[in-house]
Amino acid sequence: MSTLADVAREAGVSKATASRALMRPELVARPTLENVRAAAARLGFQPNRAARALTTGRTGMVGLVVPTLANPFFAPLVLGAQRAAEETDNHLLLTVSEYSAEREAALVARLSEQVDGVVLVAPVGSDAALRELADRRPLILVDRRVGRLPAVVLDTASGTAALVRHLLELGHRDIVYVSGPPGSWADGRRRAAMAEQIEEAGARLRVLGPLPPTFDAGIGAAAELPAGAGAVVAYNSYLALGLLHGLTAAGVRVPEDVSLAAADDLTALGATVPSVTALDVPVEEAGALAVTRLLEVRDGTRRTVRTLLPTRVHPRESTGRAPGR
Amino acid sequence: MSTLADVAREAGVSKATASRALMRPELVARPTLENVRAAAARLGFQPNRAARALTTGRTGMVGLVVPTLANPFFAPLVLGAQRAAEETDNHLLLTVSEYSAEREAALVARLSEQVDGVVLVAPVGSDAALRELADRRPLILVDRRVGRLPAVVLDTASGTAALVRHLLELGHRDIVYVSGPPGSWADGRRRAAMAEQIEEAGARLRVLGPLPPTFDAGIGAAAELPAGAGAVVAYNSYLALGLLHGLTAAGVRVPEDVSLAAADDLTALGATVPSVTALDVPVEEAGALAVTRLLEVRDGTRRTVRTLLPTRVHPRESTGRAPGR
DNA sequence: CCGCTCTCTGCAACCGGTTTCATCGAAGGT
DNA sequence: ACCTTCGATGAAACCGGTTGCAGAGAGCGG
Repeated sequence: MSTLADVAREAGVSKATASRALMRPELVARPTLENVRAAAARLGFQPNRAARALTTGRTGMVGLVVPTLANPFFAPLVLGAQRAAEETDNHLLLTVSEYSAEREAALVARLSEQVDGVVLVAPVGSDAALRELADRRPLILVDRRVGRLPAVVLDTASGTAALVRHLLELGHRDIVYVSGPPGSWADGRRRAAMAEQIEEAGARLRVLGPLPPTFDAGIGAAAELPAGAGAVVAYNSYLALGLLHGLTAAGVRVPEDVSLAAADDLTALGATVPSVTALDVPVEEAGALAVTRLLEVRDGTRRTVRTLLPTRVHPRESTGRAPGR
Repeated sequence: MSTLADVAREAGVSKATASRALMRPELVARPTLENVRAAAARLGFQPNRAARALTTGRTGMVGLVVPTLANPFFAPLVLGAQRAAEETDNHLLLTVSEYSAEREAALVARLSEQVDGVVLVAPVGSDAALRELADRRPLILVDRRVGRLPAVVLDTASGTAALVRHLLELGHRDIVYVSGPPGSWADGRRRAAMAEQIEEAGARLRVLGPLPPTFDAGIGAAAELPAGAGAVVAYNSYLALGLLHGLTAAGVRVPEDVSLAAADDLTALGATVPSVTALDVPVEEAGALAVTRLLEVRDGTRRTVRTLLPTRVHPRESTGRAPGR
C-alpha cells in the first residue's frame, strides 16, 4: 500500500503539493498536476480514508437504519441508497432496527460517532426521540415527517386517496380499511387520506385494526371483515396477501365478491391469483434521494429537505366493479 | 466531542495511561484504572475510530457483498452478519453486486481499502477471480467453495438429497429437477447430490433448464414439464413458486398430481396454497458465522475456515404420495 | 526599474489515538 | 543495606493524510 509520501517522492514534490494535486487540482500548476497524477497512477495510490477522516472530520460514510430486511419493500431502498453513496464515493453502513425504538435510537447513536450522516427509514421512535437523534449528526428521515427535520416522504397518502377514487369509480360505496400497526405514522396518514376522500364522496368507511402488518394478521382480518363490505384496502402488502389468502380459503371470490387493494408496493402482488391492485411507489428513488440530500446537508449545500415523492395507482386483477352495479 | 486528551486531563494522568486504561486494563494499576474509567464516563468519551484505525490499521468494519436484496433469502443473512458485527463492536458495510461478476470484483476491491475483511455471499465470479480478490484483505465466501479460501457453506446439497429421499419414500420414481442459473455453484452441487441419490435408488431423474431463478421462469417451466413426472424439485423458491402458479393455472393439482419441493428456504413458501415443501436453512447463522470467523482470521486467531452448516427437510403440503400408489 | 500582486510550492503543525522506550519507585532476594 | 526485578507511568514518536502560513518567483502597472 503506497502512501501520499511515496507519491510525493515519486513525483519529486512535497506531500502538500501531492495532496493538493489530488484534492484541489485548481491550486496546482498544470505540469505539476499531471506529474503527480502520473506518479499516483504508477503506484496505484489509494488515499487512506482513516487518515483523511482524521483531519477533515469526514468519514465518507453514511449510516442507514432500516426496520427490517425481511420485508422486500426495503430492498430497493437500500439499493438506491447504496448506488447514490457509491456514485459520490461514499460508503453505506447498514443496520437493522427490527422495529424497536430503543434499538433504533441506540443504532443511530452508535452510527453517529462514525459516519457523516444517518438515513433513518420508517422510524418507530417518538417525535421527541427523533429530534434528539438529529442533533449529533445530520439525520434524514424516510417516510416520516417530524417538524423541520430533513425528510423524504413517499406519498402513499395521496396514493391511497387515489386508490379510493379508483374504487369509487368502480361503484364501491362500502369500503373497509385494514389498518396497520398502532402508532404507525404512515398508517395514520393513509387512513386520514382515505377518510377524507370517502367522506367527500358520501360513501361509507369502516376500519379494522390496528393490526400487525403481517400475512397472518391479514388472514385473521379476512375472517372478521364486516358484512356488506364491497372493497378492502389494506395498510400494506402483507396484510393484503393474508386477506387474499383468507378470503379465497373462505370461498369469497376476489374481485367478484370483494375488491382488494394494498396501499403500498411489492412485486409479489403481481404474482398472486388474482394479482393485487396496489400502488407504484418509487422506493429506490427514495433511497437514492435520501442519501444525496443528506450529503448535501453535510456539505452545507442545503439546509433542510422536505421531499414528497408521488405514487400512482397500479390497477391489477383484484379490484373490479362493485357487486350489483 | 471529548478526546482522549480530555479524559487524561480530567483524570490527571497522561494520554498514554488513559489509552491503556481503556484498551489494556491489565497494564494499569487498579485505582488509576477506575479513575480513568470514571473520567471517561463523566465526559461521555467515545474514541475516534478514524484515529484508532490510523495507528492500529484496523478499521473495525467488515464489508458485506450480497448479490441482491430483492430476494428475501438474503435478509436473515444480512441480519445475522450485522448482529455478529455489532456484538464485537464492528460495523457492517453493505454493497449489492446485482449478480454481476465485474461489479462484485469492483466492490470487493473498493471495500478492501476500507475494511478489515470482506464477506462475499454467493459470489458469481470465477474461481480465479475470487482467489485474486482474497489477497488484499481477509475474504470469506458464503455458499461457495474455492480451494482453501475461507468459506461458510449452507449444505443445501445434502438437504436436496434428503428432499429426494423424502420423495422416494412417498413412492416417487420419476423426478424432475428444475435447475437454476447456468454456472451456479450451488445449482451444480444440488443437482449432483440429487443425481447420486436417485441413481442409488434406481429411480429416474430428468433435468429442466438451466433457467433464471425467477418466478416467471418457474411459470415457463410448468408448461414444459416432461410428461409422467410425479415430482418436481426446483433449484430455488422463486422457481418453485412459479411452478406452483403455472401448474395450478393449468389445472394440475399439487400434490395430488404432482409433488413439488424447493431446494432452499423462504418463508413465503409457507403461505401459498398449498404450502411448499422445502428446506430449513440456517441463513442467519451463516451470516453471523461468516462475520465471526472473518474477524478471527483478521485477528490471527484462525487461519482458515471451512464450515458446512446442515439443512433439514421441511415437509409441507406440496409433497404427497405418488399417484397410483 | 521598482514594488506590488498573484500563483505556486514547501515546511510544519495538526487531527486523535496507540505504542515504544525510558524512568521511577517499591518489593524481593542475599 | 545493596542490587535486581518488576510493575506502573509518562514523554514522545508515529500512523497518513490536510491545511495555514510563509516564501519564491513571475507578471504587471506605474
